[in-house]
Amino acid sequence: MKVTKEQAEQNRLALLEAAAQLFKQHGVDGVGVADICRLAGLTHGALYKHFSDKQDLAAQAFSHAFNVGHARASGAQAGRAPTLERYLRNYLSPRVRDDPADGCPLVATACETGRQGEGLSQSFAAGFLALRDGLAATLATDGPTGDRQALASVYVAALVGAMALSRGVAKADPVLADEVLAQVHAVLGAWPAAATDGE
Amino acid sequence: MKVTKEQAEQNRLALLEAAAQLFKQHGVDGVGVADICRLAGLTHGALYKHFSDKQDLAAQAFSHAFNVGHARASGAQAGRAPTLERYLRNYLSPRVRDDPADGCPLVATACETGRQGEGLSQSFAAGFLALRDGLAATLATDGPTGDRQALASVYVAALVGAMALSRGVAKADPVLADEVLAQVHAVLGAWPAAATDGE
DNA sequence: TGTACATCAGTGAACGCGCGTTCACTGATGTAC
DNA sequence: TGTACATCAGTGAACGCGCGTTCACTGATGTAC
Repeated sequence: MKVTKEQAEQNRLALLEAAAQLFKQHGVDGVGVADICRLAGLTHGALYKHFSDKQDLAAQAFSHAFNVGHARASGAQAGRAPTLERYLRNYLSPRVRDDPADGCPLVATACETGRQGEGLSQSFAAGFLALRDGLAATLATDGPTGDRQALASVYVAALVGAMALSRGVAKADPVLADEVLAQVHAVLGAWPAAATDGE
Repeated sequence: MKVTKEQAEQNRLALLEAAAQLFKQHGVDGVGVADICRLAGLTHGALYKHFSDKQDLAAQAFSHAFNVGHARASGAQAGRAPTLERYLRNYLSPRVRDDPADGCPLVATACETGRQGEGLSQSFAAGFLALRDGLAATLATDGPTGDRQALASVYVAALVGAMALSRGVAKADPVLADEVLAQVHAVLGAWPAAATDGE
């Protein structure tokens, strides 16, 4: 049965939301399209009216999730740029570690993006650049190499890596998992680059 | 048909090697047990004479791959401890990025370990601790928080994160992928903690 | 050393199941007149 | 505004396929005598 344009667009968004949540929780390879459609309240056939295939859905869901999260994180009060401390708190929280669906898609899909299609890689690269730029703007000084962008790359890498490591060890050693997040938070917040940070 | 004890042990190692290689390339969820057994030169039934299930194989293959790689990286000449620069070169090389089978299992499975069983998480945690200790021993000074272990955690997180990010953007933007590795290499090698490094 | 036989690593057919994708069909929407 | 009808988002059965695991069987190994 046909459906109003507004309803169709709403269904498309529901598919994106459901896909983003499940992909972040279980990985692209760990979720079936039927699960996604069920969570969105549709049957699996409908998916192919909005997306060409699972890879296309993954790429668009990544962009959607990143943009939503980025807007929420960096613009609670519009125009007020977030501080470095705010980035560290958002990224390195144990709550987010234990609930990947709430976290950044950059962390959730970092290791498997290389194994997926080029579309997802493009969304991933755009997300990385946006996060790196956002972080660079919060840094008080240039890094040891006199290159603020390079320093921001290190910060993004450390944030993503710390969360991935924390999640990886969590089942075997929850104490270590918390320790890693706390250590990286403390060190990244205390570097000279952050010393003159306003907050 | 039965087989000599030596042959059986050799087959077990072949399964571990094949599993490590394929898991690193395609992820645990991205490889079938039949593929692993085929690469090891056996049929899929044989696997269950050596490992209780796929999760058990994943956990043991991780430990095997990590120990082999760690020994090779840190002990080419036995007793000679590797320098920080050596760690950076090993971990952040574009060659390893393009051939995950040759790389560290910590990077390859970081993001998906949280979704797998507790056995893999235990192997993963042991690998993380070993790498963190190895790196801590190469650092010339404590970090800004006066805690050398915390600084080593940041280094491991940055190495793992940088490689994951580089692999993620590689398909969409190969130049950016190389840039990230070079930037992280430069910054981590130039921190005060590395300033008095011997090499 | 020679023989009889229990052991068990490896084989390959079979299991039930879920995968991604296709497609003929449905029927409310939205448009042309 | 009222009517006829083309559009197309959504449905659900069906496709071929590969998944992880089980199990009856094979036959060389390795041991007990």
